[in-house]
Amino acid sequence: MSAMTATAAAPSTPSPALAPKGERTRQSILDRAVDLASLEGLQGLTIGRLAEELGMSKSGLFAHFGSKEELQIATIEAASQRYITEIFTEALRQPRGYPRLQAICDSWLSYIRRSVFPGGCFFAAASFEFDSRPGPVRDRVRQMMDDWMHALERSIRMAKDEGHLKDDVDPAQLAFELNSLFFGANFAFYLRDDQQAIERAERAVLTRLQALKK
Amino acid sequence: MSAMTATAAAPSTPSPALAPKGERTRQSILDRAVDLASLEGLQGLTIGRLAEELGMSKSGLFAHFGSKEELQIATIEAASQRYITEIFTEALRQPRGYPRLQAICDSWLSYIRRSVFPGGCFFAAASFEFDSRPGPVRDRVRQMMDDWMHALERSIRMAKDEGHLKDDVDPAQLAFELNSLFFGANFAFYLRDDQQAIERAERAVLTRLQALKK
DNA sequence: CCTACCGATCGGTAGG
DNA sequence: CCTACCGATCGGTAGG
Repeated sequence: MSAMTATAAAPSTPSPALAPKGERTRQSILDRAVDLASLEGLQGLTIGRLAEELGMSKSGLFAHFGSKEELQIATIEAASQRYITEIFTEALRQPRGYPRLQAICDSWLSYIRRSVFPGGCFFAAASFEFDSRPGPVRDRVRQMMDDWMHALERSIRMAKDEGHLKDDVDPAQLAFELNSLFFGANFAFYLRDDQQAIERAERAVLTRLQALKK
Repeated sequence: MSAMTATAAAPSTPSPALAPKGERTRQSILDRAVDLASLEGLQGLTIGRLAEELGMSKSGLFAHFGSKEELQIATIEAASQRYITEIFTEALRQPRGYPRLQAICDSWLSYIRRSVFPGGCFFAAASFEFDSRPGPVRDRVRQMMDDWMHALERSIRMAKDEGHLKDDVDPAQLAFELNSLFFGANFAFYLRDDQQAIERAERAVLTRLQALKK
């Protein structure tokens, strides 16, 4: 069962002061690791640099993970939590069907505009960084993106079930198109500094959804 | 004047045997560098690894460029030539307007299906890798992607001028949408191993273009 | 284009 | 969680 099928994202990112201190340290390392990786890449993330930024020794930090690969995977896990919280928490308050689907799209573009990850969407970057690097890190990124696409497809299917979208809408096809527009917005916003990136994506999403409305 | 405004791409990639041998060596280094960078990233490209693959010394290879940054920029230049050749050479044989725009879209998706760069589109990967890493490498990637988007917009404008697309089509908006679908196809094809990625993108492109046809 | 280097940093370990 | 290391590799240089 994937994280994204949970009813809501447990916001475990800001560890409560009650948590064991080892757990709190680990979470503060991962929060920083996520931001750093979004800026420099998941491979560009180095233990030395991360330790320096946190004011601790390399080996002290290293002891929490055991290998760079484990650190990368734990970083992906922490980024997933932030992603799910940002994209779904608000949207799940909307009624299922068209309103919720629309809310997911709005959340996604807002998540880019607000730079939830300082270097742009962690998973868009990780997807393009690891798509041709076989191994456990790629597998984890792929699993996460499969979960995300399935969650998006599910929200489209619900909109069909509620009678909000036409019966001949192909959920996988529409999910592909919406996700493409999201990644395209990330590209235009972060690389091209296109101030109209978000509105262009909004317009394209709206045009597409309106055309499929029942 | 950007490379992409040239009437056709001079295929200087396979250096003729006539070229000075220094030039030939340089080109063979860059051909390999482009492939390696598409697999491991432009930052993951290392002089030692590249030299080893080519059976030459690090310093011998290094002498051609002077710094890693210069190697990265020369690699981007070499990748641009391959990109322009693949996307535009065939398409420029089509009559301007709708047929040529359609041909550019077909070329792009064929370029993904055929893995022209072994690790997927060099520029999609470089865009997400460098969007938050200021410096000359990012500047060169951005310039190349600005050129590409402008070339795509120009082909849309031509289709309007020929009376093939509706007068109210916004070239920058449509270019944004098409490019998003191309990058989305790259994502689905290389990370998700989605065998339907190309046809989904084809379908989305066709649906969008048909809706804007005059 | 080579050999022979340089200091810095990488991931990782020993031992506490 | 630390100090003190390890071998390997990084980008880069000297000198030919």
